Amino acid sequence: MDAFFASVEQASKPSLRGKAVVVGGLGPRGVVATASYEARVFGVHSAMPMSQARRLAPNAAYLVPRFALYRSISEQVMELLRALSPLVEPLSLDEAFVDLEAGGTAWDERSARLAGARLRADIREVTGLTGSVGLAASKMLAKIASEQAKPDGLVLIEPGTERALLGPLSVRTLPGVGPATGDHLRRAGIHTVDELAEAGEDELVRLLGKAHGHALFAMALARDERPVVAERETKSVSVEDTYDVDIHDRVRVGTEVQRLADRCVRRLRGAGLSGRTIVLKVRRYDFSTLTRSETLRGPTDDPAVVREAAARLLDSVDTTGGVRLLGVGVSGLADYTQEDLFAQAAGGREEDPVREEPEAAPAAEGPAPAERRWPAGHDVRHAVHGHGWVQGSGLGRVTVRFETPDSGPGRVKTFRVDDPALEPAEPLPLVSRGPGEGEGAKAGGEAGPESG
DNA sequence: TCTGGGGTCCTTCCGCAG
DNA sequence: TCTGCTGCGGAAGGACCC
Repeated sequence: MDAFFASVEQASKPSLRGKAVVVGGLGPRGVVATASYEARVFGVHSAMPMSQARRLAPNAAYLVPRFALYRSISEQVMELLRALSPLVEPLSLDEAFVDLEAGGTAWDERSARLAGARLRADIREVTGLTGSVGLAASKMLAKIASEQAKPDGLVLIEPGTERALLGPLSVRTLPGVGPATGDHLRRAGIHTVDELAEAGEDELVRLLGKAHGHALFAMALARDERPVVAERETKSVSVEDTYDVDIHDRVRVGTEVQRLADRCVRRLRGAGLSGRTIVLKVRRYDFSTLTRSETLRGPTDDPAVVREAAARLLDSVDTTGGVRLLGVGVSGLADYTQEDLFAQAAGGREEDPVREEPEAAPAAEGPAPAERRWPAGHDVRHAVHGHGWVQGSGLGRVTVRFETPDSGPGRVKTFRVDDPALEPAEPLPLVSRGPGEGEGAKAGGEAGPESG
């Protein structure tokens, strides 16, 4: 999908279409998640500190991400992909590999192009958004092709032309070559994919280590045999928070770690998982990051156990000077717990009391109802003016633009933050369904897993 | 100018066991 | 009994991806 988060916001907010839109964290330490193509003209790009983006594009619209909405649209797109082939490997909310061959699409240029074009049209019809398609004989090349296709395009790399196409490109084009590896290679005089291939496998292994060296050499020769894998097991679950200002108070650090441990366990349980290794992550005032981990005798999803382990790990960390980020994670995942095993040995058990209540998070006393929050970009409904979205808030006021995905650009009005006529609302669908067009009951019902 | 959040994979080091 | 080798799990850190 092209500039996915920003495109969704533009589709749902007519007044932002054709305008610079930046989606990301709006706090003092936020970074850009996605910038619309109009914002990229000013030099704004993903992962850039928000403060820098604001300097470059002071007149852009700045919005906080609405992941629930993006997820629902992502699911619509993934559904279209699964109609093409049973082998779909999602990479993120807005990207996936599809094995067309496994879906019965003949591997000739015409059939592939046709499938790609039809998919793009379907995505546009169902979501109202544009997506780009890269067609090639391997995942690496398909990915590169789709990058070249953006925005709103389709690129096919013909078999036999791969090396000629890759040769002159920067090594940074290859997946797995980031800033550090790019620098490393540049210092060795390697700038292009051709130079990478010329360097030879041994030299690359010497420079970058075994795994990376072998992998990169293969990619430089356009060799990539990795299959499309539909089901990927989760290997870890973690939560982390960056604080607007560094925390110096050791007691507060402790309570934050407990809160994170609880949140992590809730996620873990939500996924029906448990884990053996508890990881504490601390980013200090100077951005140095350290992790401490502890492996238990067996997997757990008990909040008390995770809290205690996290607290023990924190004991071994010096936080003088302040911390800017704290995180708690669990890895070594299993879909049973140590307690389950004990219970089995004891011949079954009654309801697990810890499992019943998903831990009401004692420390997490949400914002007092009096001070309601109006995050920029979120939908609202006004008793008189109808549906709109928060354009900004502060000083006891909230500014709302009243428009919907299929209205024209709307009017702006300002209210008191505690105006009883104003309340948060669910996002509206980007594409309104015509009358008679139901939810579209699909034949076949279940999506059958198994048969790996 | 000051760097998010949620992941994956790799490397290195260390201690332990055979 | 001592030493070396090897493999493995755990811990820590780093690079990368979206």
